[in-house]
Amino acid sequence: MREFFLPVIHSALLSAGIMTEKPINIEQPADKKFGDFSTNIALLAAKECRKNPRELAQTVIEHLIFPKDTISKIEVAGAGFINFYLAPLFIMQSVEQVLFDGDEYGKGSIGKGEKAVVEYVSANPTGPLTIGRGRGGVLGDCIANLFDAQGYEVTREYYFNDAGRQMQILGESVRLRYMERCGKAIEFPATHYQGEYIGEIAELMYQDHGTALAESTEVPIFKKRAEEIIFASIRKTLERLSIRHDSFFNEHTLYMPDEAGITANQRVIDKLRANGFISEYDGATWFQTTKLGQEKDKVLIKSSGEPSYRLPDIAYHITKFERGFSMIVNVFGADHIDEYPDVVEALKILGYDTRRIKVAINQFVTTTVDGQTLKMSTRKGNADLLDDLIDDVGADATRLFFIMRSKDSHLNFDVELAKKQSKDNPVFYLQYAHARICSLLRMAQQEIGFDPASSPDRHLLQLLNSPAELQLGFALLDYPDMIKTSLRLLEPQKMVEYLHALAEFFHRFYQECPILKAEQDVAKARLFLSLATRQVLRNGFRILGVSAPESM
RNA sequence: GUGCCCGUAGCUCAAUGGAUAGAGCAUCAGCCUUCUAAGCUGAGGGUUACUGGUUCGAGUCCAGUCGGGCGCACCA
Repeated sequence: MREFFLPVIHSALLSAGIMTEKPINIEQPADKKFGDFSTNIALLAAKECRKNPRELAQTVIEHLIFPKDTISKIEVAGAGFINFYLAPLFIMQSVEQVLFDGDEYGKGSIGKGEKAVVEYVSANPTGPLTIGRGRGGVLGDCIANLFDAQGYEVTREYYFNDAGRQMQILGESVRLRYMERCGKAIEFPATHYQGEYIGEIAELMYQDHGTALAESTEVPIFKKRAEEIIFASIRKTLERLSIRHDSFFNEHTLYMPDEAGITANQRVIDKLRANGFISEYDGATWFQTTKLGQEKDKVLIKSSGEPSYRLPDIAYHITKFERGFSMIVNVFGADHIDEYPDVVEALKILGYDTRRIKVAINQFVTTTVDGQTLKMSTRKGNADLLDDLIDDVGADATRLFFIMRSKDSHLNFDVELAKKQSKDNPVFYLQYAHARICSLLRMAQQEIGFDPASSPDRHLLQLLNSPAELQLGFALLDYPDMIKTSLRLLEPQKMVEYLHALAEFFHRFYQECPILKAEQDVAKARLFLSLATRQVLRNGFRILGVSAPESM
């Protein structure tokens, strides 16, 4: 709706001879008594125009020219707000629009012709996914959906490394458990992976090889098998949440020489050196971030000759630019907060447009059962495994709970609440609204022969003018803006809140307005409104990756 | 010590710099011979951690203080 008001206000300012640099804000007042939309332009411009805001607002109003039958009232209020009230029929035409666009309703074209890469999860295959990873996974998936809804060509990418030290330790951990299984006495270091899954992998290898590998000190065969099994389990877990990546980028490729015999990592060093940001001391190669005002330089190549994680990270991001992505989105947890600024600095030095990079960082998750906070620990127990959580509360609740709070806030995952089949549980509240509409429509087809494939005309839409109906219709009108806002903030939580409000408005409408028992035309009009609500709920659920049950 | 996030009703959380700070849960009071009561309506509940500042206007921005979380490796 911003696009609707902006040009009209802009030309009103021009024709009224009001010159201002201030932006034209279109907002929705929290309270409907201040209109459906309002602008504060008179308040903002008052000073530079040396005029009283209310007078200025009055002048603006006199020059506003809206299309016929769209606005029912315009007024100056408060200190100088201009409030707009939409005409009921204009609001209700959203019903027509929703039904016409169907699954496409709400989609936009901000990203038309642009390629976006959204990187998320990106856990190395050292163990099963934890609940904390799950939050980032769902957040990333929803963000990818939002980009997709705005016309971006989206690649969902998973970045991983099967070469580094952690993977070496993984292989060694499995080897030790295997030896143990073969009856040998072992000493299992505390630095190694303690989880039960290590023993399970060792058991599988014992079943395949018997004791044939018992004398071997070779780690790679154990590492490789562990990686295969763990990666398969990670993908299976993600699949349960409908998270599917298009691309798995192995960090290892950055260590491989190209035709000219140079690795991507080496190219980064060369270019940074040419720009004067590389120095060598203490046997290592450093990125001179002290030149950028940081306290310490950062190691790019360790004295062992191996790159530290930062170097391939920079090289990896260069591939994102080189692969033609104009929008580069990274989703990760708060524990990686210090990871990206160095990468961005390096890319800036190398001449890349880092404004194209967006980072979404999610805060941590704690789970509570019966009000007791479970301490998350990878070392002990399975209490923090994502799979166990999905077993417990289901995929829909898992997804919705992960994104129903702002990503900047710590998430308190109440397992008991997520399992509840009542209105306390936001998942059921939302899905119940959808199921209720489905049930209503089934009944309508039987009882009054309503055809959901038909479309409403102006006459029918005019019958929808009670407060509950207008509130619901207005929410439908608002959906496209909701997608834009969620995307701009990289915050699917906005969509959850919106859908919760939409469901609430529907329940209220359902309560206050008899449908099948109403006079025939009114009944039809209300059914179309219900049908459109169902469509928007579905479209929103699709963005969030939550299912839309036909009955409950 | 330092970087980032958070501090809002008893609890879990909202609020693009706007108007009287809102929902849900919990508590209390109502609404089903009627389309799914897994629902709806109403009531009570607040010095937005604290102190200053910027602004016509601050929960929101800035500075500082106090609390909580996460980082601060030649791990990723």
